Amino acid sequence: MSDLKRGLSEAVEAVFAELGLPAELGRVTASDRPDLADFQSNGALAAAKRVGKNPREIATLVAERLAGDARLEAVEIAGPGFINLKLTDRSLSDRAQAIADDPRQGAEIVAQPRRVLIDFGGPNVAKPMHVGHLRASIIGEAIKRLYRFRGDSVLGDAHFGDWGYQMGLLIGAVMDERPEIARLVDSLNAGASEDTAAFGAVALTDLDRLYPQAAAKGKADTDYRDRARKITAGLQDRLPGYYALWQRFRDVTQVALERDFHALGVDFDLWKGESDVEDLIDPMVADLDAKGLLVDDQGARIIRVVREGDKRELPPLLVVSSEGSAMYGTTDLATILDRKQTFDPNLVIYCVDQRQADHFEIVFRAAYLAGYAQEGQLEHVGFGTMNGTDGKPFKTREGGVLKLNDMIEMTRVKARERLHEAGLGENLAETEFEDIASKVAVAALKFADLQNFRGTSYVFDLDRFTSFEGKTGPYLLYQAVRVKSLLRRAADEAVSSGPITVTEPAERELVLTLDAFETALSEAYDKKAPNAVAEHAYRLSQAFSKFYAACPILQAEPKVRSSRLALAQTTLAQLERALGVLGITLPERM
RNA sequence: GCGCCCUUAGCUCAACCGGAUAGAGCACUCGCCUUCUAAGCGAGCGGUUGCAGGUUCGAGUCCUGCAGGGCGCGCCA
Repeated sequence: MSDLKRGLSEAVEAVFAELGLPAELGRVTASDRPDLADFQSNGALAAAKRVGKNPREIATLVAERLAGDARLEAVEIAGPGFINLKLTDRSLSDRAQAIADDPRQGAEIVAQPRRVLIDFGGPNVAKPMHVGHLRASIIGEAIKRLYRFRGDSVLGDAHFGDWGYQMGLLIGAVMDERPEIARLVDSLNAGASEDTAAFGAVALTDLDRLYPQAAAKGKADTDYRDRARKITAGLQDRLPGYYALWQRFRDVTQVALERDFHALGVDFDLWKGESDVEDLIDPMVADLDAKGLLVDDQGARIIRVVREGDKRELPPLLVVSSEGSAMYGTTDLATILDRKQTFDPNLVIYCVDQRQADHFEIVFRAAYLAGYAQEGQLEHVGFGTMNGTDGKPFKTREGGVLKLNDMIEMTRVKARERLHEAGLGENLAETEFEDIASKVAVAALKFADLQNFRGTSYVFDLDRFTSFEGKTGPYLLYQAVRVKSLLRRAADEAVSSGPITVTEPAERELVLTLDAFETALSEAYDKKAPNAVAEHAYRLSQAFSKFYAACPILQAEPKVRSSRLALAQTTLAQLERALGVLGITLPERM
């Protein structure tokens, strides 16, 4: 059973077609005036324009033909020609029952499932994640879950930054600091077979500490830089010592990063790194050359990507630098090729900072020219920055970059405070309380991010995000947990749910909100905009809260009680599902 | 210099291929707990959607110009 909006759209569209008007104009939307109607169609206005008739006249003809529809209690014309539709309690009850019985809570599956790969997160070897990774992770995870829920085959790929010059820098730095490791590396490089267990002593904290130093030194000191480049070349040639040490870097970083991501409710199907496409680069360059796409320019080899009608000249893709090395765009192009060969995605979504927009445009155009993807199969889904209260990208009080871990811990501390303030969870075991605090913290961070359209930047305000009042993650958890508590009580009292019968205004509103789930999901899906789902979750909570305040459940007479209990169960199921799509999980109690 | 994005209530943000009276939250005022979690609900206050034009029966939404802010612009990623 489709949602009410679509069902009504089909009916009104059919009437438009009967009248010889473009059917698609009959589209029905939720009413802008809930005091007047449940749904509306503005099609008569648009149709009038096209056929040069009076819109009210058309609306009247449409209304007459709709009058027989059993779902409708009233069809009214308002203003210049709006068609207002009001549903019978009966049809709302039926729809509520259908949602209640639906394991997908009223959500549909896309007509044509696709293979979709989502590239997000963007972690790098040796670098702990900082706040800049927060949005990529939160938004990417939500889009991944959304697409998967809608029925696509989805892979999330962390696209690990694990290759290149910075690896050479890091290997050199570690060898300088640890003579025993330097000796082992040299020995392995010379062909000896030795136990590499000693590499286990290298921890992420070492890498994090050494990398900035090495990077700075490489900039200032030519000899140091040359050495790092040499090591990089050696790594690319798979010298055993460098390679084994590099593998340690990669492993130790990935374990730590996966733990951090997991704490945020973010997980990847693939940890494909830049290193994985290394071997594809030479043949790819040859292929690009054979296709006549490569142009020599200032000692480098480039692909020009300008198009007719461009408003400005886009820089070319730099494939091979004048020093003969591959650039990051080259790696991105090879990654597109690799994905085509392994997963053959219909769509690749790059969930990366908006500032990379030009870069992706250039790479995508090159990929289309090379035939590594079809026009439109590659999409950059950019997002704005998370700013401090000064309106600039978020920094610590000292002006440094805040590590993601520290931000999560800060939020968790705040969540504990808030729980204590409210006197919540005091009689719970320590472990459960901690679990709740973590869930509250993650919900606070994620909902604060996802309630905004991804493209706009927003201000980080921990006090606001962790508040239990208002449009926040913690509020939503509270609402959901309140329903769980109600359902537990019902179970204790052996009260069971039954057929849904809608009568009260608050019940009507709740059902109309439940029905809007599909609209929110499809909008979020089409626009890659999880905020539509966040908005729905919040509206659903509000609608339930009104219902909860206006309609006693357990004290009602048996038939009403079982109906309202079913509504509560259905609301919880859909709310949990919506939050699940956003990557927010619920505690049992708080 | 060129290009992209942004500017909506005191603050933080929404707004369904252009539609009725531009919505939420916070803050502020008032009312509601002997009854299912009041972390809640109801009511109120708050707007020339940056400015000026244009298209349209109708513009926050589309077009042009201007102002202010952010970002990007080949050998880092």
